[in-house]
This record gives sequence, structure tokens and C-alpha cells, in this order.
Amino acid sequence: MTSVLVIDDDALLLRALQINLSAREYQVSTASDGRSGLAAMARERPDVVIVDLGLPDIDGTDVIQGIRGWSSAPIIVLSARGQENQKVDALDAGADDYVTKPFGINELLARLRAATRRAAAPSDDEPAVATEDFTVDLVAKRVVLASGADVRLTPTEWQLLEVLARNRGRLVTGRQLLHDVWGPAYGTETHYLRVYMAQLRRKLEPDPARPRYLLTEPGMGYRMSGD
Amino acid sequence: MTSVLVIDDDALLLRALQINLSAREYQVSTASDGRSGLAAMARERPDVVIVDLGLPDIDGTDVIQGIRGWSSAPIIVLSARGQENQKVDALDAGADDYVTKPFGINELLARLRAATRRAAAPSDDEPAVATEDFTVDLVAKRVVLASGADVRLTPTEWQLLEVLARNRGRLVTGRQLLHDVWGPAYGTETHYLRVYMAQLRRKLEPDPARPRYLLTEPGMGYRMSGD
DNA sequence: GGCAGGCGTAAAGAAATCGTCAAGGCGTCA
DNA sequence: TGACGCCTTGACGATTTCTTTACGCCTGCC
Repeated sequence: MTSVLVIDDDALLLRALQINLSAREYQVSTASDGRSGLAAMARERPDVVIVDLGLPDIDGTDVIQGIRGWSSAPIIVLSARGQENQKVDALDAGADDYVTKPFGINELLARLRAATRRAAAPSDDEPAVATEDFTVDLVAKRVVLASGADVRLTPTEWQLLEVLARNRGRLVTGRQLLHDVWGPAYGTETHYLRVYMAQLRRKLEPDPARPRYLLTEPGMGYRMSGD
Repeated sequence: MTSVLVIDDDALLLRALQINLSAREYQVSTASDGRSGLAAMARERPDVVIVDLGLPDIDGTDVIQGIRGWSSAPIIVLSARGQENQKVDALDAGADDYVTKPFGINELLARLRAATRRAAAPSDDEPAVATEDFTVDLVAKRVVLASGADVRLTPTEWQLLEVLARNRGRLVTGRQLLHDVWGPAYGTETHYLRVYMAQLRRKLEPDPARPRYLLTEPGMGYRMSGD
């Protein structure tokens, strides 16, 4: 059974999630502030964590960093509207995905499933990431289309694809992509991303104008879809 | 049981790794600075070493060189964000792999497995690598053309071909080729590669100007094709 | 409707990388 | 000593990639 820790200061929301998730065979534990959340995290070792960004005592980003210091459990962030910057910070700090309040329970459940599925896979050591239309071989540094044809990628294209593939299913912020591919000094030059994402799509997507794998999350970043 | 030595000045991280790796049947010893790390290295003779780049007393690259002076145990480097340059230096100095902090325990475990696997099976998976036009006999250290004629290779040409053949289908970076053939100090002298690749192609390729086996991946490295 | 901001696409000049030829150095061996 | 093989180094054109500019599209907002 999958265990979930929810950290949020809204008692009503906690209760609602407890009921809804328990009914879906999740084992739920809760905490109402950052301090007790981190304590519960160490105590319970949950499979997934859901964290609200607007905690009373500790900044949500710091909570995420505190968790990421020693755990790789998937983290899903809850945020109110208008907290765009905090959302990006949270993702940069190591969160996997985010949901904006108010949200439907179905959306959260979908994110939960995606997160646990990803964590269950041996993830790294995984020599290749495969989709229906192409396979990214992370060891051989090769991309093969379903037709069997090799795709020639330039070094930058490859690095970009590698970051997205290693984080498949999770949202990667533009800042993180720029940092990992171009280096620490390129925090805001999002133009590169647009150019190179277009090139990757042209080479990999069946219909580059309507991407199926290399998805844009407006205002946030990019994501390689999990399917 | 595989023994691991972890050299890092972060006491929390040491403790976390000790717990996590011990649970996975690794025998863990630790050191919190470069000096005691090198001492522990000589004392314990671990199968794998994990080294942090930001040690308080000795530069991480120097620690790696100190180890590489007399041991060929796999070295995995830990580096914080923004230490890109040091990472490259560390690989040039002889490190085998690197992990960027913060990292998940699963990622580290995967790298550990990969490192020990590589070290355990240094060679002899395949006694020979054959193509339609020539055969590379890795045991006899010979190359025979389809016509039956022997190809005379110089020692350097042979070493280069051997690395490519053992990694057939996989992309091998210029740095790795230089490291394996010319030694750790030749991290950027890509000129050698160009000269020797041309010579190999002249001797092995049916049409050296349009290589079929010894392929260039511009900006990334070389690859011996899988066909 | 008009406007601003974020995103996608195409194309051209600048910069880096690669292939090739050839000359020089160094050691070995007759 | 001289010939030979091998490694190193230099030079230069050809090719590939990176960066930058320009423009069109869409969405949300006034």
C-alpha cells in the first residue's frame, strides 16, 4: 500500500484528503506545519509527500530542500494562485510536480499515480527511456526512432534531451534546464530553450506542431510526458 | 560484500549514506577530510570510493590523483551545483562518474552498481568484434580484413580501435578516448584523435572519406557503428 | 479591438570542431 | 651512420554547430 504524507496548515483540506485518499487505498499521515512535517517525514518514510507552499512556520521551498537533503521520495507541491515564483523555486529545489489550488481530487490522484509509478521504476540504472515513437539510449547516447532510424543530435540537443528524459514525467523548470545544459550563468536566457526545443521536436515528434512527448508548461518549464 | 569508502565533510550525509548503504549490504567506512580519506584508502582498500569535491583541507581533484597514483578502484565524485569546472577536472584526474548534489539514494546506488560492474568485468565479454569488412580480434590483438589480409596497426592505433570496439554501438567521448589511450593528462588534445581516426579509417574503411564504421559525432565524440 | 508577454519557427552570420596533408623529432635496428 | 617506423605538431580548408535576429502566433488583459 502506498503511504502519503500531506503537509498543509488547512485543517479542512487535510481532512478532505485524508478521507479521499484513504478511500483509494492510500495510507495517509498528516502534518500542519513545516517543522512537524519534516519530523513526520523522518518518522514515517512515506512513499510520496504532498507539501503546501504557504506553511506558517517554514518557507515551502526550505521544507522541500530539507526533504531532498536525504530523501528522493516524490514531492508534489500545492500552491495558491499567484504564487508563480514560489512554484518555480519549489520545482528548482527538487519538487516533482505541482497542483494549483483549488484543484479537483481527480487531478491530484492522477499526479499521485504518475509520481509513484515513476518512483517505482528503477529509474536510473535504467539504460534507456522508451516511448512509442522513439527510444533514448542514455548509455550509448543514441536516439532511435520506432522505424529503426538513428537520429543525429548535436551536443546541446542531446544534453537537453538527456535532462528531460532522466526527469521523465516530472516538470523541469527553464532555469534548471538552462543551468544543466548551458551552465550556471544562463539563468534567464529562455530563448535558447525555445530554439532547441523546437529542434528536438522536429527531430523526434511525429507531429512537431502538436507535441506528444516534449511538452510545454507555460510559465513553468518543460516536461517529457510519461507515456 | 562490496566495501565502499565515503569521503565527505558533511556529517549528516555521511550518516545517511552509512545507513542506506549498510542496509543494501555494502560495507561502509567514512572519512571527513582529504587527509584522513587518503589514509583510510590505504588502510581499508575499498572496492569503490565516493569523494566529495568540496573537502575542507585538500582539493578534491588532488585527492583523486592521490588515489589514482596507486589504485584503480572506481571513484565516484559528489559535487554541488555550480562546480561544473571541477567536475571536468575530476574526470580528467581519473574519476569514473559523478553525481550532482542533491541526489537521490537510488541514483547513487545505480552509479555504485554500474561502477562495480565495470570494474568486475574489465574485458573479455567478447573475444572478437566482427563487421562485414573486417574483424577485430581482441584476444589475439589482430585485425583481419574480409579479404583475409592482416592489417598492420601501430600500438596507438590498436589501443584506440580497441576502446572503440569494446564500446561498439556506444558513443565514446573524446575525453574518454584520450584518457584511455594517451593517459589522464591529455584531456583536451583532440588533435591526436583526428589524426589517428583518419589513419584507422584509411586502413579499415572501404571508403575512408565516407566512414561506415568509425563514425564521428560532431562535438560529442566517436562511435563504432553496431552494423 | 488593441496591446503586451510568452512561445514557436526560420534563417544567416559567427564560432567551434573536424579531416587532411605534410614536416620534424625520436628511438630502434641493421 | 643511415634507414625506417612511429609519434607529435603545425597549417588550412571544409563542415557542423551555436548564437543571434527577425517575425508570426496565441493567450490573457485592458
